[in-house]
Amino acid sequence: MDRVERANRIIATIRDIPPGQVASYGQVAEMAGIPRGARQVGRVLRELPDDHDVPWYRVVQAAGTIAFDEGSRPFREQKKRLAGEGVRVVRGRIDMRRYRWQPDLDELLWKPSDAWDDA
DNA sequence: CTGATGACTATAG
DNA sequence: CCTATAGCCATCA
Repeated sequence: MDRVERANRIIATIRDIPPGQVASYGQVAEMAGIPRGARQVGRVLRELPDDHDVPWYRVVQAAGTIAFDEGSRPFREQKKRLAGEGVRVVRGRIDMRRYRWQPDLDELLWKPSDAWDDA
C-alpha cells in the first residue's frame, strides 16, 4: 500500500462520517485499515488542496477536543461547522459518548427491519 | 543512516 | 485540568 492509496482510504473514511457525528484521528486511521496511523490522518488533512470538500471538521482528537489552538482561525471554523450540524463543543470538549461515529449503531438505526427478521 | 517533526494517543502524577 | 513521558509512524532535511 503506497502513500497515495493510504491517503485515498483515509479520505474515503472521512467522507463516510455522517453529518452530526465525529470520529477521532485514530478511529479514522483504524477504519481505513491503518492501525496506529492517527498522525498520518492529520498529515493527509493538512495537505489537502484549498478547494476540497472533505468534511475535515468531523475529525477531532480522541478526547473530544479540537486539534487546533483554541481561538485560532481553524479552531473557530471547525467549531462553527460542527455547530452547524448540531455538534456542540462544551467547555472545549465534544461529548464523544454522544457524537462519536459508530458504524454498527448507524446500521441498526438505518435498517432496523433487517436486524429483526429472525425474531 | 540520523534526527527532527507533527490536525495523535495513552498513561501517570 | 495541566504537564511530562513515552509510544507511534510517515516524511523530510
